Amino acid sequence: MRFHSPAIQYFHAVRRTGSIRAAARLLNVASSAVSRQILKLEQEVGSPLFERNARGLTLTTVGEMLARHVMNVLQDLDRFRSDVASLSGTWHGTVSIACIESLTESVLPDLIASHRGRARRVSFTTEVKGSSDVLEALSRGEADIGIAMALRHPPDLRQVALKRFRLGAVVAGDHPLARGKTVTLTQCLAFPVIHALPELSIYHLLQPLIAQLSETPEPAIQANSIDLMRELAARGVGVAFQTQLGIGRLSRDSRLVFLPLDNAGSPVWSDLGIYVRAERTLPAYTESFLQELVRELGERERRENAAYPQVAR
Amino acid sequence: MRFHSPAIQYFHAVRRTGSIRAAARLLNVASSAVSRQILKLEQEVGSPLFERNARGLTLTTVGEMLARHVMNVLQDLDRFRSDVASLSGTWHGTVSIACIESLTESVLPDLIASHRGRARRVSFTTEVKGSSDVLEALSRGEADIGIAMALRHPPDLRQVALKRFRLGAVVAGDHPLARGKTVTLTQCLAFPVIHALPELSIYHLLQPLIAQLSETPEPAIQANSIDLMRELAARGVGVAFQTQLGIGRLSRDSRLVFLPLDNAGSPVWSDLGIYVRAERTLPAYTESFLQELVRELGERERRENAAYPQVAR
DNA sequence: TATAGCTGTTGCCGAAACGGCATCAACATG
DNA sequence: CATGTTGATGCCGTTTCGGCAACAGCTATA
Repeated sequence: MRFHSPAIQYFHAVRRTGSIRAAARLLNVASSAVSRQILKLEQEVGSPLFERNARGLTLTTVGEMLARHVMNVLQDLDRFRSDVASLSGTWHGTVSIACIESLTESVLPDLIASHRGRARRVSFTTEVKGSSDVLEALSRGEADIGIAMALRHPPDLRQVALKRFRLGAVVAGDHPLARGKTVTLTQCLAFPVIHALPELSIYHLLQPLIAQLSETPEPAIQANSIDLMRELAARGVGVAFQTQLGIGRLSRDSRLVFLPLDNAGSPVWSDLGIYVRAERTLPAYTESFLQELVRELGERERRENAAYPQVAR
Repeated sequence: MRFHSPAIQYFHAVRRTGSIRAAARLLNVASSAVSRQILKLEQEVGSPLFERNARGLTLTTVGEMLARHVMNVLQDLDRFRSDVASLSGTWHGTVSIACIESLTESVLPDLIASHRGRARRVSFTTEVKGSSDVLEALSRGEADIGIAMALRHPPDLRQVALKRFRLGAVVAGDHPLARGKTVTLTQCLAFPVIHALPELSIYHLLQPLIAQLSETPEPAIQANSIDLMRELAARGVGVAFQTQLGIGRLSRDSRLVFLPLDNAGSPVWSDLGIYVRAERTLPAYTESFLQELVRELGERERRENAAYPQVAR
């Protein structure tokens, strides 16, 4: 089912690989064929699409415009294919997800497992990145669904849902703080703290609050892995900060305790956004999974708010 | 700039004309070429796209799916072209509008004239239809912007804006009713009435109300042209019904008087919707005109509500 | 500084795709 | 039944495409 000019797919491959020869290898054709199609495209558009650097090709402004068009075409072709397939009863394809680390502990594995149980023919590709990288991957068409901290998102993305979860302190079960129900930042800073590095968005949530306190904190550990921070907290090394999303299983063992953070009487929220490319209609199987994802995150948000009642948003 | 497989454009032409030979004439190619491209497409999709009737071709279900994809591709190609053009300072293209008759008296001509004054290179195509035909033309990709009574719209359309205007009676300046400020349906039915035929949406707005009154109305005139109805009212033939949008110039001559309709103490609203295809990004020049259109209709809605104050929606 | 390895481009040539012409059978209309 | 129109097909010249090999330009390494 390849009724689009080869030039389209060649251009797409060159854009992704940044090189004509690499694209040719990817497409199993001669590099000369790819080169010629690109030259022909540039001639028809009337403007160069790539800047030829000595070490590969970079998109020009016009090239980026064409890339956007080509992405729209290829993604919509994908949707068309899935529509035709689902008409004849077949229901298969690959859902590609880019998300931040908080989801990997329980939300995503639970969802994917349950979805695969019902729709065996749907495959998944997931890539864990930082929040801004998630949005970028989405923009570049390298993922279908993105889950990231709800920062300002570029206009070519659409925020499908926005769920907020309470940021809290995570400590071992025998930690002194574990006796309380909630905890303030000042209380935490009395103990060794496991800080997030700036590449994690938790850093940007907490740093302004810590700066306000202007206390000299205890010598602390810094890390860029939520997983690592959690495991450190479980070993009693110190107090880590994150949402409850990431500590589902461990807290069930009561090795870890989650204590909602209290900042001058009000909770500290961590906003999670679900994103898709705006100029796009998702294939049916992707849309279906997206609905489940939104529902599940909404459910967790609801459950958590019930567990730690507080003034609502 | 034709970097899409000829099959795409041939298919599009065949879908629009409903005939291979007609499409061939339209494209200035031999009919055999068109026929073969369609056959090739069907072979690659793995399913027939058209039903061959003796007198032309009709889309199958799969064919309609492909039509949707092809429309997305071609419309997005248009947008890409306009993006490239606007990059080099050129700003031209054609805005295609489908709308109901109410707009033709002043809203649309005013807007188009003023827009053309500023952007000389933008052309316009406008087609006046019934409300449901407007939506259908939009769905089929025969227009970029649709203005129609806000009925339930198909999911492939997006309602950009919803403006409501008061339905009123339109009578000549020397009509007995013209002395009042507003008017009830019962008052109107005491005089000869110019009724809208069912093909006009005014019919569907008024019919339920008239049915409630269950009075035997005066022998009336029926028409399917808002223009004609207005001119009849201006000649004192009877009472016509429409929104104030359509009587701008004539009422300035005080040949016509607009009297907001009062139904059991509350106004009768006529909802006007502005629509575009959902799966689509508009070219810059079309988007620009769309913004002006929404702004202008919002302005008229505001002015009118100020002129005839009433409980807001 | 010479060499090896990479890049994109180009000339040449066979293969595949495309389009035009004439023709066919099927069907509708008069 | 005759006529006109429909889409499909065989034949053939033209165009396009892709593979091979060679080229110039550049970088990194020895």
